[in-house]
Amino acid sequence: MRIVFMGTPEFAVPSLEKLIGAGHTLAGVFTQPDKPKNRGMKLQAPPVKVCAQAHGIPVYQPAKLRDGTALALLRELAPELIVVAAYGRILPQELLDLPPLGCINVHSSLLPRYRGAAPINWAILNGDRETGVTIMHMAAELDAGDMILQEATPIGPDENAAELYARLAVLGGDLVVKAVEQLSNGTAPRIPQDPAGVTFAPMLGRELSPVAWTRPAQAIHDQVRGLLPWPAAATDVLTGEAVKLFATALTGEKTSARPGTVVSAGKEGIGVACGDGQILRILELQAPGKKRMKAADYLRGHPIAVK
RNA sequence: CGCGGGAUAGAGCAGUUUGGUAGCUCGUCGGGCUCAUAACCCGGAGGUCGGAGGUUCAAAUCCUCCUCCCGCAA
Repeated sequence: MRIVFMGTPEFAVPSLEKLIGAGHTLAGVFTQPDKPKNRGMKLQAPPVKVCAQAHGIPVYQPAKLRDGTALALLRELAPELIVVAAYGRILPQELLDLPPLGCINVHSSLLPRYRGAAPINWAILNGDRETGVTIMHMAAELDAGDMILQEATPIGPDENAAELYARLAVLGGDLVVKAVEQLSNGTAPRIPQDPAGVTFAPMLGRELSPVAWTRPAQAIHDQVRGLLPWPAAATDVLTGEAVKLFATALTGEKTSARPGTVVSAGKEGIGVACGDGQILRILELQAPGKKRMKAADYLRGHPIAVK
C-alpha cells in the first residue's frame, strides 16, 4: 500500500520500520523540523527523520500544516493512507480527508483511557497494572476516533515509563502493520470509543517531580517509575539539594520514623520512611551536575547521616 | 556563540583559592581472627590527576586551546 508516515520521536520509529519491513511503499515521511535543543542549542534531527533517511525515504518537515503547502504536497504524494505515530501536531481536517482510506494513529494506551500527550506515564503514575496500544482512525477531536485494533500488556511491578515506552513502541509497530493489512482488504472494524470511559493524560511537567514522603510507599514508587526519563521524581531529603530518583524498591519493611526520614544507608540502597510506615529503598539516583549512579556508589563520596 | 557544573586508582569523592613526595570511603588481592559472616584486625597491588601546548627550579594546582559528560533553559 502507498503510505505517508507522520511521526517524530523514538516511539514512532518501530512503526515506521515495520511498515517498511511489511513491504509497503512509503511515499514520504513527515516529521517535526529540526529544533535547537540541549546544551549549546544545537540543531537536533528527530529520530524518525534519521530512520527515514537511512531507508532513502523523502523527509518533509513543514513548519505549518495549515498554509496550503502541506496539502498540496500530500496531493502530490497521493497516499492511500496516512499513518500517524506521535507526530506532535494536530492535522487539519483537509489533511484527514485527503487519503482514500483515511488517517490512522498509533496511540499508547487502552483508549478511551488516557487520551492525550503522556498516556504511558500516567498509566504508571496512577498505579495501573496494565496498559496497551490502540490503532484508531483519526477524528477532529484529539485521540477520539473509532478504534481498529487494541492490544493490552501488563505493567511490571518495577517497570518504569522509559522501559514501557520502548515496549509499547514495538507493540504499536506490530499492531499498526496488522491494521494496515485489515484496511487494505476491507476487514478493519470501526469500534466507537465509550464516552463514559474517557480519561486524559496531560503533558508532564516539572511540578510533578517533588516527592511527598507522606504518601504511601507504593504511590512514591509509582511516581518514580512514571516520571522517567523526564522530568524524574526528585527529593531533597538526602542533602538538601534536589536529587533525581531513577529507581526505587518496595521493601515491605515497617518503620515508625517520621515520613521523609532516612532510616538506612548502605550497599542495599538508601531507605526512606514513607507515609504508610513502609520503607522505600532508593536504588539509583542523580545529584545535580552528576551522572546517574547507584545509591551505594553515591554514598561512598557522600556519607549520609542515618537517623 | 543561551546559562552553569564536572573529568584525580575498578566505583564514589577530597585536594586546585595560597604551585613543592597523590589522599579518603569502598571494592580488589594476600594473611589473620571467628562456629560463622556482607563483621573485625594486619599487609599489598592499582593513578601518564580527560587531551595538547605554555609559564616555572618545580604544575592535579596558574594561562591558552581541544575532547567528552551532566544540570538548567528551550
